[in-house]
Amino acid sequence: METTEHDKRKCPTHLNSGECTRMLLPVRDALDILSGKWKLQIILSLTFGKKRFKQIQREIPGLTPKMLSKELKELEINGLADRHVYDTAPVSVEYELTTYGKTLKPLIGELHKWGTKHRKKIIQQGG
Amino acid sequence: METTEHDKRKCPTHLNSGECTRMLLPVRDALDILSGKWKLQIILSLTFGKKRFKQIQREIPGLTPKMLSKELKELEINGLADRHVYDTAPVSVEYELTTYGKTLKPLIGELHKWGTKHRKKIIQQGG
DNA sequence: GATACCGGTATACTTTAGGAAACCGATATA
DNA sequence: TATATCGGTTTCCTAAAGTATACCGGTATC
Repeated sequence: METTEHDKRKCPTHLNSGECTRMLLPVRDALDILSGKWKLQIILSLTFGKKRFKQIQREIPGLTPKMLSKELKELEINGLADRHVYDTAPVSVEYELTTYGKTLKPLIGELHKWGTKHRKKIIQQGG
Repeated sequence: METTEHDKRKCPTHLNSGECTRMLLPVRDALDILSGKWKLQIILSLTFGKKRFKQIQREIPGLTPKMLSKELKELEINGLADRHVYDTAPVSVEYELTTYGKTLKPLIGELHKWGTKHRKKIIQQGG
């Protein structure tokens, strides 16, 4: 591992940029799964317990069945939520966070905490 | 505040859905500002200290100047970052988190924490 | 018999996000 | 003189996100 003039030019003032790069990778992995308009809202909804399809849709204003269906599939694929089908007539379906999905609770908690403060700020500012 | 038959049908099993709705609003406000592929990565980068335009771009692989420029403007508008122009020749510009922007550190911390565990999981699974 | 609910799907569309590449004037460096 | 750096902007483009609306079979309710 040698340090060349070239490298120095690239990081003149902040030699901790290696640390930044190292932190970036996990953050990117998280964002790959969680980013988008709906996913965290859906996870938040499931945080309160298992929910049925239409129930989630009712709780989250603006969420269309198409988007909800798509997002739930992705949550399943990523191991964050489970889908349970009950043999009623007509069938009832419940969605539920997996144990792994529940590990997102602290993150959701922080998001809510910050959002609450932010909401106060923008409301008092009038926009 | 009266409870009608209609309302009961809409919330048959989970009467805490009001609580869910209440939590949803701040979360949405937070997501409005923070969602997208780059914003949290840029904020993370600025967490380590003030940075110059190209420096941020170098630290975040794949980030084009167009996107960086756009995202930085939005961070400024939302009061999360400041832009300082120094009268050198050619001008140098530094970006820095505001005090308010720094309140995002716990959230970024959780994102990093969860991302780290998640990264381990997907790597050991092979994708 | 009409309507509403369930868990979605299908189609068609608009909007936004994001990417690739070239370019700018000014300056420093080789 | 050629090249690279700085902090971006401009143009053109694609892919994804998101919206609107209608629809499905089955059942319960009015």
